[in-house]
Amino acid sequence: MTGAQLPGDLDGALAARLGYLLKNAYFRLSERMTAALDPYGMNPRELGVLSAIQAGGIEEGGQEWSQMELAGRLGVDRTTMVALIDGLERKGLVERRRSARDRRRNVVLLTAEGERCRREADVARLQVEREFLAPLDEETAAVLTEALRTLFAAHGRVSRPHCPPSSAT
Amino acid sequence: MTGAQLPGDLDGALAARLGYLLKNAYFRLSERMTAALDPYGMNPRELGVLSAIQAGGIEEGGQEWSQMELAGRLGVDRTTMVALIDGLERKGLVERRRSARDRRRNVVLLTAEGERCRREADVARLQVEREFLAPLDEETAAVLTEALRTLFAAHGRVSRPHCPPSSAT
DNA sequence: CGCGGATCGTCAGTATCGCTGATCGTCACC
DNA sequence: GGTGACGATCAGCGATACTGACGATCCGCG
Repeated sequence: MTGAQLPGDLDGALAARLGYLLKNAYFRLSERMTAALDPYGMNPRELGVLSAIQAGGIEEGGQEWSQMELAGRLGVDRTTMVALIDGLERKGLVERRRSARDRRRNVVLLTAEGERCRREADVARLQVEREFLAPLDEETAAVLTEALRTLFAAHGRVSRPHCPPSSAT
Repeated sequence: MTGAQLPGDLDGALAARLGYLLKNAYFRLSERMTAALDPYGMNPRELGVLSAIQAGGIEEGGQEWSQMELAGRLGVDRTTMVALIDGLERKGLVERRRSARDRRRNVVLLTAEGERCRREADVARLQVEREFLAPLDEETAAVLTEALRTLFAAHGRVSRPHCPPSSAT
């Protein structure tokens, strides 16, 4: 979070811009999420890491993920993931373990404490999401998230399909 | 734009997270917008400034805005606005003018070139927004933007109404 | 008229963040 | 057994936005 850079006075014309609407929604939610996760000693991104690890752990019975795979899943740089795991490890929430089959890889595991924290924090996350969407009626909220999912599926991958208009200056 | 930090492989569990969905939507749109605006020699934020100036210029017949007011409207810091205007002025799109009534204030005006550029770039912006929403049917797209507007109205202003759960560690 | 507090624009310094490039150990292939 | 590719790590860089200070100006008060 960069902080208070969104005083939110952009009424009128600006509110018509999809970019501003998305940016605001994203930043506002991030603010709240960060605040709500603070008591658990983590931030949204860290919770994301924990969830990704756990998702691997249950999925197809025990898949383990390396730092790089986690980085890929979460969309962060591999070098950023190093620091991220460092922090989580320092807090005792995860554990690095050299993969037996490929000793270059660091398999990242949830500790018992990490799994407990993850579960509790995830409740808080859901709560924040619910509160955030509270101004919308249920139907609308459902359409919103479904629409975002559709957009994600459509634009999710990095792509450079665009040749912007010609008239360069 | 921070760049390629969103490889977009977060299928499954992660796609259920509102934060990731919003972040992705925002970043993807930003990418495209940035690319589309590049030929006009500006970025989304700069177009925002031009639009805000113009919105002031037409609204109630000729309201003029200072750097600070623009900063407030766009949700950027006043010091950031300085550099932003610097850039636009260098490109000849805007003009700083000392306010006659309050010589501390810099009134920012669109040049003829600036207004021309703004209009053209705005067409590109609309085009990008349309393309971005293309995966949704019209009805859904309308609900999405309306929902975002509602959320903006509800959460838009900086507020600290939350006392996150108690169980701090 | 002159003073003091407040506001606006500006700038320099700082903190944060993510990426680039290089290094070290390891694997895989010939 | 040697060579090229890959995973994790680290140092350094560039971008970005904020903090704090400063000069100019306005406003209210005596």
